[in-house]
Amino acid sequence: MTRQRRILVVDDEPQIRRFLRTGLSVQGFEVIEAESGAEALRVAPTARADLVVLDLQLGDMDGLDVLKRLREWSWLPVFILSVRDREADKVKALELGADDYMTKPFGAAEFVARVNALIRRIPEIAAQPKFSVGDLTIDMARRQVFLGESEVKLSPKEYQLLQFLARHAGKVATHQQMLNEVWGPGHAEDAHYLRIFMRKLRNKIETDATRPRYIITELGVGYRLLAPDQYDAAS
Amino acid sequence: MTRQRRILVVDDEPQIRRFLRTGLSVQGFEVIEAESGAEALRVAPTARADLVVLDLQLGDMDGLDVLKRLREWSWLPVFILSVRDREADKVKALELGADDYMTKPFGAAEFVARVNALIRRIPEIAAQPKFSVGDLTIDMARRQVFLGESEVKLSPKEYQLLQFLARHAGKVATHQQMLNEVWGPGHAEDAHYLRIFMRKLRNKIETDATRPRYIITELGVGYRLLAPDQYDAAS
DNA sequence: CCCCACGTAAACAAGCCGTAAACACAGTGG
DNA sequence: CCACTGTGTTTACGGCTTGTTTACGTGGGG
Repeated sequence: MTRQRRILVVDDEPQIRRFLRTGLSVQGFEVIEAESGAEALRVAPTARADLVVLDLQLGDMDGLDVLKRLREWSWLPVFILSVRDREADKVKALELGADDYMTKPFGAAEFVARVNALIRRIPEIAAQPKFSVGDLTIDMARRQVFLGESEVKLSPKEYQLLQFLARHAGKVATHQQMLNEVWGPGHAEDAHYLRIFMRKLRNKIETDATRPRYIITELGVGYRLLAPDQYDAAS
Repeated sequence: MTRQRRILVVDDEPQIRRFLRTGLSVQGFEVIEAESGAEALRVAPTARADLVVLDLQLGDMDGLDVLKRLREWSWLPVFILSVRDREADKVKALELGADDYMTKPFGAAEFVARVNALIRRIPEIAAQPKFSVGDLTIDMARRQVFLGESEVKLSPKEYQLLQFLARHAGKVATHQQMLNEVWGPGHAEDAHYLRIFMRKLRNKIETDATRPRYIITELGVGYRLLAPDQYDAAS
């Protein structure tokens, strides 16, 4: 096997945490725990877990909100547990970015088998709350952007756009994709916004906005935030 | 936008295939079908599907055997359907390499949501988004083309054309096919465009555009991008 | 010898992109 | 209650890349 896999279990009931922990550690997983949504969101960015097991019923907040917040910066696999068996609940969770959904009560064997099936699909890195190219660093957990040591203040839309680019670093982000993600559906025609906000972004993060080194425009298609290897190759 | 996802549905009951097909095609998936284990194993290698939906109960053989045989050469995601709800059955299927397991009867909405959750994970696994012949490399995930180490800048139409050729490498791409794919329907008469853009492509990727080594013209039919073995044989 | 399909070259037109500036709007603090 | 500040939207324009149009050259087969 590769290195040991780490799993973050989020549940407010101690006996369920215990049940999950024993099942998972027998399989050789390292288990870390959080007993509330707030704690989960606090430890997730630094925990470097490979998978999150999330109970929908938490003491302090709705599990779906935790999932939503997590998905703002991480595509870490998420395994949902719930007592609710309605199909609509499952569909909602899956559409929000969950990878599997089990209804309590369930058997430990199936749970572990499903966790293994998910883990198997994750090559190495999926969490990565930080992204870096050259002098540019994006801390997605803290919603902060740095150029070298100094922070760059971005407006909400500017940040959303840059984050989307970072999540697809190296690949081309289509006009459609960005308009859909940042402005929502129904703005497919407003490709014009992109030009204006790309200009603003470049003015803030590029040293010479007329010769961009980070945000490359792919004419007729979209924009590309260079991945580290591409950035190095362009030097 | 990414390309359309293709799903292979394996089930011996026509009404279930129909049920799945309607649910999936509404979501924009392309569905291909197999009604037996043998047929599934026969078409799978060439079908270039992104996901397999496999019923455990087939006319000719056990679904688990199909899964086992498939896993000998492919790590394509597999979604298991079954009437059996025993935990041991689920665990066995998951351990054999299945990615999800649903018990019949089930709702179409949850099924589609789970399929989407699986598909979503694909680009990270992405079997083989790169194509290479000789010094030419096409990185389809990043939408980049290289000649040796240095990148070749292509315009949208140029890239679309080259990508189409690469997807059919070794085989002949017809005039009609290319005009349909790149220029859309209604340009069947404009075979002239092809000559102009092939020239542009050759100028960018061939060392001597008058003696092409990659893009061969098949007189009266179309063009062909050599597959690696053909390229080696021509040296 | 001529015809057909393909290759080549240049000029043209449209679409796309970058840039700037004015405007509307909300939140803040005096 | 009002100026001030930052943000997002709207409008306008010039320049460059791209795709299209047009024209001519080439080479093999009937």
